[in-house]
This record gives sequence, structure tokens and C-alpha cells, in this order.
Amino acid sequence: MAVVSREPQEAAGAAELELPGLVRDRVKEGRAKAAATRARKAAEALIAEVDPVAKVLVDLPMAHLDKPFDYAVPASMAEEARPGVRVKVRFGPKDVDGFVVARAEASEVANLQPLKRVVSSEVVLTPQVAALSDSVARRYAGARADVLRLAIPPRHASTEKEPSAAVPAAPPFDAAAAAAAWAGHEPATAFLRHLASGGAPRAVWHAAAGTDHADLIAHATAATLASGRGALVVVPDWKDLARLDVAMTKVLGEGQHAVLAADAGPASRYREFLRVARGAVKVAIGTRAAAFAPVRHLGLVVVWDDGDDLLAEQRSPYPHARDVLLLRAEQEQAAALVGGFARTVEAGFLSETGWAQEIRPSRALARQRVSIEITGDTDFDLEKDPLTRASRVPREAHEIIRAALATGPVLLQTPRRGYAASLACDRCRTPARCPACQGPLQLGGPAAPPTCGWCGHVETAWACGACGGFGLRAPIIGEARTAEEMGRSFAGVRVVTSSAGAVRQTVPGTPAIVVATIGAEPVAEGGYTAVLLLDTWLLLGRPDLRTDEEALRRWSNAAGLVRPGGRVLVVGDPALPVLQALVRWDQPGFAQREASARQEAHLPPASRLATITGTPGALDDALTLLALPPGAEVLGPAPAEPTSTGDARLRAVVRVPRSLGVRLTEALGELQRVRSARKLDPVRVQVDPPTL
DNA sequence: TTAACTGGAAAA
DNA sequence: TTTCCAGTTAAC
Repeated sequence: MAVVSREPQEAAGAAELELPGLVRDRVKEGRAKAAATRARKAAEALIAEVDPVAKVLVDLPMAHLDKPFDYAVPASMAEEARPGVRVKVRFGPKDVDGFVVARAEASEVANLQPLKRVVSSEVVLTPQVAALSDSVARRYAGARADVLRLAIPPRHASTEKEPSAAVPAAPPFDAAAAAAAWAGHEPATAFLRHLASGGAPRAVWHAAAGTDHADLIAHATAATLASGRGALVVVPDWKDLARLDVAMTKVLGEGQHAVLAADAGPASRYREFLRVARGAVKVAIGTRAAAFAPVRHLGLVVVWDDGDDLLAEQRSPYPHARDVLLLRAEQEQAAALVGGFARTVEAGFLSETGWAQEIRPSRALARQRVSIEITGDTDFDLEKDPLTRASRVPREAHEIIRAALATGPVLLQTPRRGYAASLACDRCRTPARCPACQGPLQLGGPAAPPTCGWCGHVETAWACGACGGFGLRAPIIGEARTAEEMGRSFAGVRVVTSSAGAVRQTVPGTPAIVVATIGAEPVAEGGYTAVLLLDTWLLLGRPDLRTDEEALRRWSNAAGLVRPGGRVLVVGDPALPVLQALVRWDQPGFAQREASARQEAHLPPASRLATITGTPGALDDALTLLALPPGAEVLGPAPAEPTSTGDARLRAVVRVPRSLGVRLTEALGELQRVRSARKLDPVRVQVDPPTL
């Protein structure tokens, strides 16, 4: 025992005399290490003379640790430890990453720990973005560390060593070209003038069908640059981003903008981020996380198609890119542009409250530019026209396609992917499901009975699960089958498909039939000569609160791809208000009606609402702890998705009038701090979630 | 990791 | 009541 537990020092003493070389080396190593530690300690003991205190936000998600901690700045780091740099600090038991947010002369706290290391001298957290992260964290009752993780991409050390490429001189602002691009949208010329002269106008922009919106955004950016300020544009996905990238290059010239996308890979993502952070470029475009891009002297923020759910962050605290940008526009006195072919209730609210003005197509432009028609999708038509039975493309549509093909490409938007023909109830249009496995019932051949597409069950006595009907209606055709039939109907015409998994970004402006599933529509060079929206009823079948709104947004985006002077044909029930709004291109009107419905139901944006989700015990506890402002309502709790480990969870909804929104989020923030400090089971808080 | 704090039990 | 010890907590 005694021999085994001998002190290390004794062993070291023995080694000096007799032990073999390897052990001696190790002892030397140990001594060198000890000497290095002493040297480091000595260096740390020398504290910076000016502002020896660094205020550091540590990268920990715990709500009660969401405040700056003071550290001593060693003299060796006096210069590098500037606000905005990444540092490593000792925090309790372990070393954690953090950001210096300020330097100070003194601290309230005695015996400060020294900063361990300045990870890099790059200023990645600018004061503006730090302030933005503050307000986003407060608005969403979340922790700043979580927000910063969304805002600042992971460091990529080798990329950091490269200098950012020099930016070529930008061409001078062409005010006439900008005005021409925006012609017909009113009052866009005033908006552009205001931007160019350094103002901060705010607008909600409804784009006319056939508008090359990316081009217009690029011109608005150019106007902002002309005032000596930077701009930031956020779009939902990489398809929009690619289009915008091309437009920016065309209008601003090569290398004038950075492209920020999380899925571009860590090196490229960080390289582009650094170009912005270093002030090498004044313009940034990107997907949702780009809303935090540290653009210098920000003059304009733009969000396109803000109804797309991709703009809602999936990670805590679940901020929406539109709201981040709008907060930013206020804080940095920048202009704001919220644009789309569709209109969200939230965007409509901005103009209703007077926060922003409207930019709309003039009536003349709307009428002359595109004709939008609707054709019935009733069983009567199906009887009359044998073609429709097979293909779901009515005869009237065939005529439009034929005419439009003479001058360019035609888009057919269909809601279903693949080939198989699924069936639906002919009375209520609920898709027919297999009674055994809930798979889709399909027709294998002309005379075959309906068969399940998943388990192969042959259904001979089907009855609709929703309405009890016995009739099956003409099949829902997938995009592959539609494409095949188009190829047969229009022999010699090129047929292109685009659907999830095989999305085509662009097609040439030459005659072709493009069959795409919803959201996968390629952009046609110069626009489509005609756009057909098929099987519109299928999108409306879902019992979601936002079904109509979302369907209208998706149709509007497809219709928006038409070229000026082109035609849009909607196949659907002309009596439906949502289709009427589409045909009249009155998405703002539809949003307004939706807004009053939501107001009556006390839903956002007129109310502020939050969900709290957790295990039954934790939720119950949280609701007791939550100090709600008077007038707040609590709904539920109702069953929610179980945890990843399968534990049951409940969700409660709390809501207040919008005027009390700040009180609600403060209470929720306090709740999270208390729960985190007491190490209670976590609950998830989501403020104004996109869906309920 | 570690100093400060808490609470409970033994000693006086 | 005081003192000691072990476990807990906060964390610069």
C-alpha cells in the first residue's frame, strides 16, 4: 500500500539519480509545464492599465446567467480584447467561450478572474448587433447566448487568416433605371428618392404579378448605397437567394455583396460573414440568419415573402426574420421594405398601424400586365370533357397552353409529387385513405379497383372517413404523370419537371412545358408566357387555421413568375373567396379580412400570444410561477408533442392585448430565469409562434 | 474548480 | 448555544 501511494515528488527525486531516460524526459516536461504555468500566471498578474475590466457575455444558454460578467484584462491582451471579439474565460468549473461587449475602468466585483485567451481579434459582434440581440432576446423571452449563436456563425480559423477580397468600385447609381424598374408600383419613386437621399422610409410592398422582384430589390439597394449606407436583404430559401444574387450582380456589379447562407458550408459561410463584419462589403443578402448580419451603417432592410415559414427560426428563442429586421430598422434608423406577391397579416398590420406605408401596383399596371382567369373544376366539367378525367387539366387549359407555347415556356403547378393517381371522396374531397394503414388509395389501371399505395390492400367497399360518402372522384395526378400526359398532348414540346428532391432553379425563356410541385417552381428567363394552377382544391383541404393564407401565398408566388402580358389560369371553384382574391390580385384585401378574423379571435398580431410547453409537472409549476399582467388569459393546457424520450407533454397558451406584450414577455423571461436558477425542469416558451 | 453557504448533529 | 462536517450552490 505505502509503496503504491508514494508521493509524486518522491518519485521525481528518485528519477534524478537513477531512472531511465524516458522517465527523466517526462519529469523535465513536467517542470517545463510548471514553469510555463508560472510564467502565464505572472503575465496575468500584469493587468491592463487602461480599462482593465472586460464585460463578457458567456456562451451558456441558462437564462439566469444571461448578463455580462466582469473579467480582468491581462496587460498582454489590453489591445486585442476589444468589444466584439471572441474570448475564452474561466466560468465556474470550466472554460467557456464568450464575447467581450464592453471595457470598463472598474468592477463592482472583487477578485476578478483574468480572461484566458482572446480567441481571435476579429470584431464579430458589433455594438449594433449586440443591441439587436438584446432586444430579440427580450422580445422572445429567450437568452442572449442563444440569439448570438444564431447571429454569429461558428469561427473557421483558416478562413480568418485570408484577407477579404478588395471590392471593385461600384457603378454610379442609375436613378432612371431604378425608377423604370419600379414603374407602376406607387409610390415607389418617392420611396427610392427618400432612400437615395439618406432617409429611412418604411414600406409594405405588394408586387404585381410578373414583377422581377429581385431586380427591383437590387435597385432599391443601389439607391441606398448612393446615400453612403449599406443594405441587408433576407429571402426564404436558396432558390430566392440564387435569383437575388444574379440580380444584385447585374445592378451593383461584381463583388459588391456578400451571400450569407447557413447551408453554404462553414468556411464559405464564415468568409462571407467576415466580408460583412470587416466592412469590406456594404450589402448582404441571405436566408433567415442573415437578418443579424453586421452590415455597417445600415440604411435599408428588406424581407421578401415573409409568409414563408422558413423565415421562422427553428431554434430557441424562435425569432422570425421579419421581426428581427423590423426591430433592427427601428434601432438603427434604417429604411424597411417588406415585400411579396402575397401579403401576411403581420405585414398588413404594419401599414394599418401607420408604421409603414403601402407600395402597390397601380390599377393600370395590374390590368395591363397579366390576365388572371379562373376555370371551374366541377364534376359537370369533368363529365363534359373526357380529357379532364384522365389528366385534371381542363380543355380550356390545353388551349391556353397551346397558345402560350408559341412564345415561351408554360408553368403547370400541381400539388402532388410523383406518378401515382390518388383518389379522393367525390363529395367532400378528402383524399381517400386505406382503412388498414392510412396510405393513399390509388388507381393502378383503367378498370382495376382502388388499391393502397403503401400496403397493397385492395379496397372494394370504400366509404369516406370524413363525410361517409361512397363515391370516389377523378384521380389526383402527381407531377410526373401530368408531365407524361403533357408530352403526349403536345408532341414535340420539351417537358421539364421540378419537384422536391430534384428542384430546378431556372428554365430558359424558350417554349417548354414546366411541370412543378408547389414551392419547386423554376424561375423562367423573362418569365412564363402562361402559368396554370391545377387542383387548387387539394391545398384547401387541410384543417389548419392558416390553410387559405398559405395556399394563397403559394399560388401567388407561382402566378408571380408569369411574364408581363402573360396569362394565369386557376383551375378551381370560382366561388371561393381565396381564389377570388387571387384572381383579382387582391392579396392585401384578403390579409385585411384575415386580420379582422384574427382580431376577433384574439390572435396575433392584435394580441401577443405565447405558448409554454413542458412535461405536465413542469408546466403546472411554470404556470403557478408565471406573474401574468392583469387581463392575461391562459388557455389549456392541451396535449402537445411528446419529448424525444417519449415523455408526455402539455402546452398552454397565454395571451394579452398587444399593448401588454412587453409585460408578458418580461414575465416569461423572469419565469425562465427563476426556473433556470432553481434548476427546475425546463419549459419551452415560444412568443408569437407562426402556427398554433 | 472551489469558496461560501446551508443545515443537521454532536459536544458542551 | 457553539462547533464541526458534509453536501449544495454559484460561478466575475
